Amino acid sequence: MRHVPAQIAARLTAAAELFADRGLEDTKVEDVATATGVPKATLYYYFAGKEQILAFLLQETLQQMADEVAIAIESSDSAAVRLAEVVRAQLRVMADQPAVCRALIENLGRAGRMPEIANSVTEAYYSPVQQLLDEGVRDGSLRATKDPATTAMVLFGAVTMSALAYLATGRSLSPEDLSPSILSVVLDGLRPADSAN
Amino acid sequence: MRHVPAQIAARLTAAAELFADRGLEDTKVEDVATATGVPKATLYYYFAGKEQILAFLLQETLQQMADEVAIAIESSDSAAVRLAEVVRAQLRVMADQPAVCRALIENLGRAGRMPEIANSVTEAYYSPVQQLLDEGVRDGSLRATKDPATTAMVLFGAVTMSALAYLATGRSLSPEDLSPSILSVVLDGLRPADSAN
DNA sequence: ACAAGTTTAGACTCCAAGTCTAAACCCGTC
DNA sequence: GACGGGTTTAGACTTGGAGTCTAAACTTGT
Repeated sequence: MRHVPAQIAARLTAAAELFADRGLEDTKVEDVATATGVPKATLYYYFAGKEQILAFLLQETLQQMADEVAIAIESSDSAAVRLAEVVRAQLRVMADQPAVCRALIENLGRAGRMPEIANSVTEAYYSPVQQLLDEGVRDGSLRATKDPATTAMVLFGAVTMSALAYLATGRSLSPEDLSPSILSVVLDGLRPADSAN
Repeated sequence: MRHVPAQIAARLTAAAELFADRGLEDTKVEDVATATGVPKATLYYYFAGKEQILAFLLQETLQQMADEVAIAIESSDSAAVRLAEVVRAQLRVMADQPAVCRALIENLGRAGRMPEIANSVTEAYYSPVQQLLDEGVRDGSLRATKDPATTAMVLFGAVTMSALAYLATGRSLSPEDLSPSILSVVLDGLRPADSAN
């Protein structure tokens, strides 16, 4: 895949909307051409097909997420605090790129079948969380769990699915409102304070 | 869509594998015909297209899940205990129908675009959880959360994504092993016992 | 001016989806 | 045991979108 000039990359955002709204199969390359203003022949000059266009969009956004998450993870706070920051960073990017993130989460199968993308998803969502869970046990800010891999997936699902509920219904996603709701569940749990049950 | 005789419905299981492994678009109707032994013309006699075949499979499994969840929810235990049972029931069905459930979770976008399926997903996963969260607050076995809708989505994501981690990697999913891992996070939270942080 | 890369319209090929036809089959009923 | 309705199936056919190819116009650096 040839290097995509910024001018074209910018216009492709419109394609993400189509992919998110109708899905990849119900979006014709011709539709992408009209929506983005980039002619079909030009699209094929840069991309092998529409799946590659989606891959490009996903990659861009996942890179952005990996970057923001990396910043969040680097602070000198406790792992628990940094975990909260990571979740906020993830939500921020999802709020910033709603269409791309919807296309990702609503097509996890396709994403998983593209090794580059699968990797980037792991880097952006899973690995940082897994690392922080581990550090949290060591610095005492988080408790150990029996199966840390599952715990990390629980976090992944919690973040992506609660965000998706907003993205898919067209409501705007406020990271500042949503992250406390998610974190209060996964950090404090749902059991009431008086634990007599 | 004509009523699908049991004999045909049974053979369609093989189609779920294809849909889960390659995705819908990379599965030709002819492939489904070969895999299931049901000839293409017969498939078109019963279904309007491959999307309808997937819809049928999803509907079957979601119905099964709704049924099992309904049983779990009806006991006279506390809401917290019944919530745990609901999660186990959901995991049990996912373990029982791995291919169909993978096809569902890996194609949430498509599922959401089919109103019948979107409804059934709500019935099988979301509504029972939402109801139990509510009852839990009233019977005191669960604490109230600021945004119950989000809490329910957190649970949805926690269950589906941790299960998907197994389904997508071909490892068999043991509900009895997985459910405690999930529940320990969402019920007890990740904060350590000594809450000095 | 020229070379090398880019952009684009438009014609073209190919493949899979889905339609249609008609023959064979099955099954309950008169 | 023939009839009529639904079922099953092969195979021919139509259609539409994906992706390829060509060649001309354009852009940019030398």
